[in-house]
Amino acid sequence: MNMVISVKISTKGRYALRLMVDLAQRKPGENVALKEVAARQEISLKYLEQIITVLTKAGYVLSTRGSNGGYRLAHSPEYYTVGMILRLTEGSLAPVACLEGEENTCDRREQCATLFVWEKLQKAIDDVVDNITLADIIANSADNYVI
Amino acid sequence: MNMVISVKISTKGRYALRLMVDLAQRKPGENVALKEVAARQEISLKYLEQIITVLTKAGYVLSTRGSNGGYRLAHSPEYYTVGMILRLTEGSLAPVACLEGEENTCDRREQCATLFVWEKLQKAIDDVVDNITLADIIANSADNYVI
DNA sequence: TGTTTTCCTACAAGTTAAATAGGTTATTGT
DNA sequence: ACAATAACCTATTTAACTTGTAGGAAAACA
Repeated sequence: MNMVISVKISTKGRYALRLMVDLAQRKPGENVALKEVAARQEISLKYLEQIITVLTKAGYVLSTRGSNGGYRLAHSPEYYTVGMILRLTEGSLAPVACLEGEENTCDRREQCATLFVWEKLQKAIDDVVDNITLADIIANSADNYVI
Repeated sequence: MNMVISVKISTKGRYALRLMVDLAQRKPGENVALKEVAARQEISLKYLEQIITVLTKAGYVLSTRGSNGGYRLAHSPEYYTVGMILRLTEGSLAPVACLEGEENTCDRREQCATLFVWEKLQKAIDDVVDNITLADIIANSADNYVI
């Protein structure tokens, strides 16, 4: 049967991660036109533009306009965790709203028997995404290229 | 701004869990009218009816019609894991579609550098939800009742 | 000046979440 | 018998969100 819990990562987050990995695989400081990334990753250019806007505004990538322009990472691949990228593009990674912030704590919090389940879940999720960097992803994918 | 939660458990799954915990806190074999659960948990009765239908059809709860009727657990609280309940009510979606089953493996699978991230995430989530039972939840919430 | 590329804003089809609504059938107490 | 109760069944709704498309403006370079 092999059923799975519905923990959906949207295309926005997934594409953002693939985009960042793509940039990380280039020479440091080299400008990469989004058009190229779109072609390589088979993602719509216009959609990628929207996604990278967020990454640019957060200072994760640097941009250069005009011909020979493009994007490049602001830091080395070791710097970026999956969590940083997903939180930025997906929003909070909390499994339930009441874990998201002070403003979302519900009235039932004290009586809520299930709260500790969500807390455990959140810790497990954070533990994964905060301990994988772009460098890890690249290293791992390199292992898969069997000659 | 109210940004979207990406790794999110829907109300359906959350309510199902609260419903099951509520039933588990009753005397074994005692019929509990859904109306009571709805009042206690402050959830719409009509919405709960839809949710418990799934649990009933799966054989997780037993139902009795008519006055003095209601619902009761088919097994003891130790039997039910959070994973069982969430998978049933949330559906069978993986963090990403390509992990869902044979039929969804995408063309890019071999080149997909990010796949192992989603695999790790899935394992971490499964590890949490498959190792907490209704009995654990009840035991834990009992600890919180400070006199 | 023309080309390239980032940047900005709007819109839209499709899907899903989260209920609401209104009834039917079975069982039990009176 | 009959009213009350509670499960059961099916349809509809509303709003939000996803997943893009679309069209152009501004900047840089050759």
